[in-house]
Amino acid sequence: MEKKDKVRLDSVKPQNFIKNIIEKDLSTNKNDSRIHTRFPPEPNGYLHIGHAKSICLNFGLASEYNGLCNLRFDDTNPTKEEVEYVESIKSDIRWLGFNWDDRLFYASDYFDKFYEYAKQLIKNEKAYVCSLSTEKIKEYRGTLTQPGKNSPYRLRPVEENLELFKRMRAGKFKEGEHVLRAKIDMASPNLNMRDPVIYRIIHESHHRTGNKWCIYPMYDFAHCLEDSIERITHSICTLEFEDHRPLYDWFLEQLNLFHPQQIEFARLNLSYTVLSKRKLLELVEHGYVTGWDDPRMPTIAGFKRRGYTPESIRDFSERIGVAKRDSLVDVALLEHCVREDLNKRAMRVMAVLRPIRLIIDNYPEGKVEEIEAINNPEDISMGTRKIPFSRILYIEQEDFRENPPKKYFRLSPGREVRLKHAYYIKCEKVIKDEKTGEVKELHCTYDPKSKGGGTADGRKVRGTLHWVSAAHSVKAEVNLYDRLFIKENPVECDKKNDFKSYLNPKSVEILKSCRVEPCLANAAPGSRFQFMRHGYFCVDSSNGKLVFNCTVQLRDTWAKIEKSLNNTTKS
RNA sequence: UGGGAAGUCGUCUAAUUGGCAGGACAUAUGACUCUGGAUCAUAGAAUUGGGGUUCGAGUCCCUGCUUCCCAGCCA
Repeated sequence: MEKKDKVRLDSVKPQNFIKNIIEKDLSTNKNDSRIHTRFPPEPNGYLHIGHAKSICLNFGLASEYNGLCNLRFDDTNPTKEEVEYVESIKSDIRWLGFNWDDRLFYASDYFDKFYEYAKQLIKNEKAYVCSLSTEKIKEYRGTLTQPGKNSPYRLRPVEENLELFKRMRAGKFKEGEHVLRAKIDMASPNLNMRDPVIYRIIHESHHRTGNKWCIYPMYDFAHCLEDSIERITHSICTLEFEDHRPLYDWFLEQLNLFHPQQIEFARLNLSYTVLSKRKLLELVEHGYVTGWDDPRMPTIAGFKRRGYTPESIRDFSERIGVAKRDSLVDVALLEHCVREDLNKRAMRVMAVLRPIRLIIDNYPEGKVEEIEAINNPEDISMGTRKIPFSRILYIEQEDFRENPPKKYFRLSPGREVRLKHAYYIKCEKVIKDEKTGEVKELHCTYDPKSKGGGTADGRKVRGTLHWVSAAHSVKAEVNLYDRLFIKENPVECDKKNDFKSYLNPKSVEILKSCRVEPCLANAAPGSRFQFMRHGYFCVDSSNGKLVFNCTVQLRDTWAKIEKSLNNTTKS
């Protein structure tokens, strides 16, 4: 019976098609039951949450099946790649919590080998130097429905190809004069098989090999070789490479090399977000955001600065699963993951974002009490702290309504509420600006017998407000963020409207006159807190000023109630 | 219109490979609460259409429909 239950539990464990492949391979002892994956970014931009999915998948699979995962920079195109990106990618992967030990590789490490393999293809009459122009190559390739035609250079003798290829490498030609092509089938219905270019001339310095090379291998030729050289068993990539798999397999067969299995999965799409390096670069370059690490960016660096934890991103990657169908994941799931994580770990503090003065008329002037507050009700081991309480306080503007709507149980004239951890107060008088009518100040009385937040007579109050003592609180700046795009799928109507036309004009709100508890005065950059009744906030690293970035707001039930209230009164 | 791939609750994803369509998020309702947070409980909600095989089909077969990818000397 016990065994039966266990079997059922195992079968309930979420699976995905890649794990199924791996487990089948393990059961047949393929590759001596070795599991070896790799994460192969091109260092031409910053990593985003889509890469995080791939990183978690590849490193996760390796650790789950006692295998290894390599970090490999696919640096075959010096025109787009930079050391800055290499460094940021390494740091982002480490931040996510993964470790490649000594298995850091570069495609450029293998340039000599690639060159030898290319010569071998030439010798086997499986590759030739083509001297057609870019335009002509395109023309000869044919179209989706029409087959291509053979290049006039296709029958060049081996010796001539070898000589030309050698001179290409020696820098004897200008860019575009010649390319090396695989000799496959110009009539293939798969365009990738119509004699693809495998080497091109680029006279540009490479961030690692300098000026040693002026010919560079194309992705299709290089990638399968990189995988093979590193004895990768499962080469996991995204769906758009499905059409490239026959080519991947072709090179390895022609060269009779160790043959990893390429497996494709659907890349991540997130609602209200764009996840393409090109588009993200556009946002950065045109100043729509402040940089790659702008807290609104879906980059790892952006999430980090926004206050997301690596744990929450890994949890998210696990929960979205892996499949082959195109999907658009609800960003609410990501927000759920970070709330769930931070709920357990973040210290609770009080911060008043939009302050209004509140004076307790019957509280002695000059008196200051130290009020004890629990740091995290979800984790008692986080202890308690003392908060100063005095006659003049700040509370949140939205916590007072002169004419409260139904179901509003915060402060209003004549009503009693609780100040968190402190006393019951009752609103006695509202001071307004004579000209504008704006509420300037609230005068209240407190019940000295309610200290700690309860009374002996057992009377209940519905509202509990957060507060700070005016004289003791610390000034801070707070950045509130909303989604960067107003459209669920900003790339959907790309043809008609540029994705940038869906940018949310109110994606950031900067609040400059916030007041926070004194214990936050020296909060370390990167540290995370829950501002009670608001959300989770992270200290931004900035010069001297105390700045908090909002990671995610708390779920706001009252906002929902109020919204539905408004809707019903309108209709 | 050639080739490749994919269609399961609103969203993402499972289904021991032909045997009770499950989970999470989201939504709604209620309980509880010194955070309108958290927590707990409950509810609604799906196999792309049409045939077929079968005792039995999300799964196999036929046929339609829809979506995505491919014509870089990018990856």
